[in-house]
Amino acid sequence: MKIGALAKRTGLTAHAIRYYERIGLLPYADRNQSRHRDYDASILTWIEFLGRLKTTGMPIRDMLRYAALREEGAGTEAERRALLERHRERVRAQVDELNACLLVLDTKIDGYVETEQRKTDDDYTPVQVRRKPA
Amino acid sequence: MKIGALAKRTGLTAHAIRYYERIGLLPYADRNQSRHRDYDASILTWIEFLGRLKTTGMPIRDMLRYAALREEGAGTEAERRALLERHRERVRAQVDELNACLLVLDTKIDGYVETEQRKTDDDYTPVQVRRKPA
DNA sequence: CTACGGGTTCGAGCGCGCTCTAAGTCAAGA
DNA sequence: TCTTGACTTAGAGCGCGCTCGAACCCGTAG
Repeated sequence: MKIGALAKRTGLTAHAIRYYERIGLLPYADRNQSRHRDYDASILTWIEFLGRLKTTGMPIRDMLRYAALREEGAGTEAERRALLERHRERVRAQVDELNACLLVLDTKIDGYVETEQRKTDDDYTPVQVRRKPA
Repeated sequence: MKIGALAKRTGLTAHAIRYYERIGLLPYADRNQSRHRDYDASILTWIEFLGRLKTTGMPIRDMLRYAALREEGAGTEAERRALLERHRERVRAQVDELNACLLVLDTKIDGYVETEQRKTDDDYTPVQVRRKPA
């Protein structure tokens, strides 16, 4: 699989894929006779996982640490696990924070809904004075 | 309240507060005789709300749009509401995506836990062969 | 009087994560 | 044979959201 095909399958640009290889996030890819990168399908799993880390806000420097441990292979599992567990905690906190923000947004939006209802009342039922004034 | 005090209360730097005013995210603040900004406590509510928008990933240019509508005052409520509703949808989607990522993280971490357990078994019970081999 | 700890403006600089350009190589199809 | 289009490398550039430095202005305490 060449870089263009991989780009299509992952949603990354070919430029981004080369950049990731350059900084060490992706392993150095095999080249064919024309010096073009030739990827094995197994890279897809790794790129997908990197995407998860990115989605959850992990900075590239931390992904690099994880990638380096992965390259090192056996013996680094405990550290990889610890890294992911710390990250998981941050993501959980992030989700909690977002949910709190959603409540605030709901309240704010409800406020505007009420404003519009008052306006609608003014426009369409201006003669109708307060209910039960007596 | 001067800028330093406001900075302390909001967690922003004084530099950031000035920057926000410059770009129009904060209204132009009153100055005292020494040309120093003098804030009313009411600004805190607005800054806090901006913080929510930021936390939820709204880009500054969208906050600027919202801030501009707010400055315009009455008559812009429907658009402000629509803006926040669109944003709320994006945030909900974001939360869903993060939760999906959390599941993947859990799986990955479980994998490492099992790896470590196998290793522990090797280290401490190497003589003990499979249970019930007979 | 002077030193200090605020504040002011203006504009440059920075860290992140790509993104794009330039100049060249290569393989396949018309 | 020539063109097309996808690839190569090296390195410059960019958009975002601040962050910081320079040079200067105040007011108050010692």
